[in-house]
Amino acid sequence: MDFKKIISENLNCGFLTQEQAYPMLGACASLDMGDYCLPCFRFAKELKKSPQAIAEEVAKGAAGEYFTAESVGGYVNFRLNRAFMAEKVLTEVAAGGETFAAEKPNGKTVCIDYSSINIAKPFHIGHLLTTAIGGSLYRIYKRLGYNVVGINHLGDWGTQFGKMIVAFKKWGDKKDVEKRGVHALVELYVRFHKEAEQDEKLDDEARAWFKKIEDGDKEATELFKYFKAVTLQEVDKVYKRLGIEFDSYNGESFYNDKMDGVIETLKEKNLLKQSDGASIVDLSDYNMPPCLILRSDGASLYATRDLAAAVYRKNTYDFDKNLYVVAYQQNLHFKQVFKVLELMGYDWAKDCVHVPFGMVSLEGGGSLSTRSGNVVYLSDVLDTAVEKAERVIEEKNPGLKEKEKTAKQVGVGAVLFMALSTSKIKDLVFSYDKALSFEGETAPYLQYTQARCRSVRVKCGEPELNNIDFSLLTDDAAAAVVTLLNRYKAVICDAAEKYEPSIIAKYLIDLAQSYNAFYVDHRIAGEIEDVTKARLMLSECVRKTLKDGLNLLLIESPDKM
RNA sequence: GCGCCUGUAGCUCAGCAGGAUAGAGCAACGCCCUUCUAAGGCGUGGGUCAGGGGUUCGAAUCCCUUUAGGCGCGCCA
Repeated sequence: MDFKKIISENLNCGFLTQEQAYPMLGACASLDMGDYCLPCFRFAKELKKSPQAIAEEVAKGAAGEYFTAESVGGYVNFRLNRAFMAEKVLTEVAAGGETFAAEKPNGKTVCIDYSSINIAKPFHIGHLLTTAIGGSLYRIYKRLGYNVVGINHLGDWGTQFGKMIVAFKKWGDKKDVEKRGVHALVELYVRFHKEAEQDEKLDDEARAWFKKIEDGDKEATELFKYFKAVTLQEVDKVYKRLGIEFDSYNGESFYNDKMDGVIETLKEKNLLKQSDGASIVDLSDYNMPPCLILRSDGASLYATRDLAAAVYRKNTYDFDKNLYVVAYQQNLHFKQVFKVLELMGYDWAKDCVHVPFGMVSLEGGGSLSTRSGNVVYLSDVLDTAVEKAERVIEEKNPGLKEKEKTAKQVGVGAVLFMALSTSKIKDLVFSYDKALSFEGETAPYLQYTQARCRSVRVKCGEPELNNIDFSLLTDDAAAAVVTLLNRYKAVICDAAEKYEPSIIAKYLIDLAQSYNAFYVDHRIAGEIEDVTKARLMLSECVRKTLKDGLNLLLIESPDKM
């Protein structure tokens, strides 16, 4: 409900139109000053009056059925009728949720490139951020009515697959790979590098096998596909646990035959230049280093592939927005690629957005590296979190039904929330302590609050929530909750605009805190019927919002825990 | 060297399209369960918003500068 609109329409102020006043209205610093405020300082010069005098004038003129105005030290503070506010907001929330998308049926398409794991390597915590942020944005945009295309741009090309084939043929055991999946593959890969240090011929063999993959040799292609299938099978398990989905797994290998078109266009537009034997696009006019398109041996590069992929996505999905959820190390790369697309004459280059996020490192320091063994596997983290959840349930609620399911929801939720609750640009030092924390600003806290709301309602016999007396929800604690509930929609839009799921996470914490404060000193069950119903109404709206918001963060909400 | 990002309480972070006394969580200490889930709530302590200039009625927020850290800068992705 847009209360600012109601206020700005009823200002009756000579020097301020509705349109001017509307954006100037802000939330009061604290609810005991009022709900919205209008600072009058900037009019002082023009009107040659003190801000205080102006504020008084505005306050006097403002007249609305549902609010009062008061001038305080240069501000006009507007106080809405709380029963009115509660009625509008709660009715909207109770009815809403699902009508969300219907209100904004934009039919626009957004492509999101995220997770983008490497074949033959296990899913480790280095992949957690892109996967969680991308997966969350996927849900957020869906919620806002977009068509969303989730793309897992697989790292399934490169000389390492030649190495894999050599290693597999020399030392591999199919049964072992069947059994241990990617981990067996990684061991082979690590062994290859160790042995290659002694024996240079191995690298030659690897190159030869990669050439065979490129040439479509049957044995090579089959092995390559096998490695891919083994990896995907295992990674899919992690995606399922996290509630992540994709609409396309077109990775690097998919674009092998789609780069010639890009090179043609670059030539046509006269953008390609030779430099030290390589083909580049000179970007010095834009204060950037050149973008490498072809190596001196004629092979394509990372940028070439990304150009081809962008063109393919535009042609295939006709996106309105094309997102790349990739760590900030690649800031320059994407800047270059988008600039080249623009130079190629694609006006949709402006719709391509790099969504960067911070680096993940381990407490002991050192960069994450599969080859050196300095890794923490995500499946281990999830397992540990679920185990801890099981222990906590056993301790706090041993009679709980569906213990196993609940433990999964709580444990996985905690890990996801850890990844999604701080601004994505900040670096993250992974620690089990943080990932396994269930108290304070965590997913279990939000889930607990949601379950609490649910539980109270069940306790009260789940009465129909109609004919609510909203004047029973006008104390400070209730009003604080109502005010927050009213912000939910704006929060989601803000999160989408800034590609920042943490905005939702932060909001849900505020909402839960505010509700819990209300809950502890407002009894719900066993009061007179009208009071119970009114408080249940508030409770139910909080529950619904928490559940919805958690869902946007990929987190499930158990009814009991 | 050049470019981008970050610096707010002991720790992890909100707040940054300027607005009223800078907020949470964790950690510490002290309270609150014979009454709706204590994975909770209440309270106490803790800050020169990295330093310095500037713009403004007003700056954690905008501009300049210094500083500390991270990342990137041609044939890897």
